[in-house]
Amino acid sequence: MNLEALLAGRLAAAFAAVAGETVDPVVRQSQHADFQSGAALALARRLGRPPREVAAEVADKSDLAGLASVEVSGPGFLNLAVDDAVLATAVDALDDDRLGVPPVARPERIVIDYSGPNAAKELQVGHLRSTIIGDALARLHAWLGHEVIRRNHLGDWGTQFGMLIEHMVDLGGDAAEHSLGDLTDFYRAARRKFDADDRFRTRSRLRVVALQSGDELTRSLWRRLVGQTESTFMDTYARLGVTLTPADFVGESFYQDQLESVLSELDEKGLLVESEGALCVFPAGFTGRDGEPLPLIVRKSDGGFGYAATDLAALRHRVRTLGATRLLYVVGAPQRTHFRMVFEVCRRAGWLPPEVTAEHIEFGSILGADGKMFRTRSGDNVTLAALLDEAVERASSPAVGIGAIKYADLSGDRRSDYVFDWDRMLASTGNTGPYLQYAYARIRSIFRQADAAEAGPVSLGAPAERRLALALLGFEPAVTAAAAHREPHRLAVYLHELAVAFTGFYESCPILRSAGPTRASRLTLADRTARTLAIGLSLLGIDLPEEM
RNA sequence: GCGCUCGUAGCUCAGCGGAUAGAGCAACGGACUUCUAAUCCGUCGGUCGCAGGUUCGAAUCCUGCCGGGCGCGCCA
Repeated sequence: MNLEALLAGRLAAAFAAVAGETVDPVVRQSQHADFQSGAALALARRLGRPPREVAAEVADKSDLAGLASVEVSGPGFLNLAVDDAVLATAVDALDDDRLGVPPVARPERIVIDYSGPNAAKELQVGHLRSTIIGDALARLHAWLGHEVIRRNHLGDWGTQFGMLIEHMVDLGGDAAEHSLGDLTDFYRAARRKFDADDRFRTRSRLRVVALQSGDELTRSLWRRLVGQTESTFMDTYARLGVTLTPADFVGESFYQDQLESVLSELDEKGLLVESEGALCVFPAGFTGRDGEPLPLIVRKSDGGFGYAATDLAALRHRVRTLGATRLLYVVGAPQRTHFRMVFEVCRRAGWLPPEVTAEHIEFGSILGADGKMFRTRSGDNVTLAALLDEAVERASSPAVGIGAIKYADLSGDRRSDYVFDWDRMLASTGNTGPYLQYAYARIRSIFRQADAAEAGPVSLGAPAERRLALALLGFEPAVTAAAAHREPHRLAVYLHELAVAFTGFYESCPILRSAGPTRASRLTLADRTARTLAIGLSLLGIDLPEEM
């Protein structure tokens, strides 16, 4: 149920009659009424007539019978008050698992690239936002009826693997296996040797060559290393409630045998330019430090392929082979220029046809209390595993602790940086995970004391009941807006508003202590709130405890 | 230097072309023999960085300036 769309549809005819052309009534929520339309103000100028006069004529010609009442207000707004009976019936109808939201008419095949940690390392706080935001977007779009293909673009290839594999060889089979249990230590030990020992460095370089040329022993060690880290990633994803599966792990290594053809196709299109020994594409409109054209380096001067080549291959593969109609890259804002260049090059290469859209879903950084990048006191990166441990400890509940972290991340505009603050995110009041979970837990408590079958038709008496009904009907616009803008916080903020409306209702309208039709109606309102919170938070990837 | 981005209440943030700019925290004052008070109600608090411009109307769009962040060739 989308009241805004319903009202806009009715008003559109009146606007068209007055304007002589199609006018978007821009129906929105308002403090002055249930909804308002400000379209008459803009229209009045075009018609050269007084705004209030235009608004009055639109109101007069509007057929809102059985839906709402309208009046002209202020400089020329149309204030809309939805009939109580309409609200009540609409809330009654929210009893299915989609809350009346139909699947999209034209499903797209959307590849969402998110998380993307480096194999042989642990998941860090630096991966948190991509993982959480990407997963929320995946859930949202899938729920709306799109075909979502998740892609975890692991850093599982590159020169550092020579060093790591050589270190495995040095340790020998069992010791290596054991050592991989702590990847941070394993990586550091390899790094130390690499920095200190010339001979080890030489062996590492040779090992890279062996890996690239497909040496069987080297490959099997590499597979073990990557496999081990993938399983630790899965452990953390499971704790975080992230929907990535091993089948979604398609790392950089997957594209290695496609890089030569990326190069040759670019060459055929005449896009490839040699510069300082490297093979580059110079997309128009990108300049560097001295105003000189900025290159996207496809093949480095040493003959190796860089990350840009892999990104190009991945994009081409996702469109050409996977058949994606939309590509979402959930990657931090600092890589904006890089992605703009990649997209531009792919457009010119014909890999990104006009009907396919590629979007960089950028996000800001997580800051510590000092306003700088979030780190441990000693300046190290914080591992996700440690962060989750602390969350569970502080909240003494996995659902609450981890939900708090995720909600804190998803409740603000993703483009903004935010300060990581345990006290604020775990607060039981305010725009927080625990506040929403608490509202839900209170409803569950009610239904442990009442039979769900007692719920009956909604009738709206008290102002708080009406406010809650209106809030419940705001779900569809919120979900739609969150998906359209790829901004999960639009849904999060809505859910908080719903919880606030519910709490107000809960405080002023006794449910179990009421009787008859009132009790039946209030139980339905509570039930619909619980459903909406449950579905809404599930779309954000946040669990709801039955009790708190 | 060039480019991108952000600057809203003491703090953390919504709002991003419409009516007196909204929440939460903090501060202060109230509400628990009452369905979970992990809550609620009230008060206090803002020249929406500054200056111009466009517009009937600007926190919202444009330009300049100030301040913060990020990016600018072989790392991803």
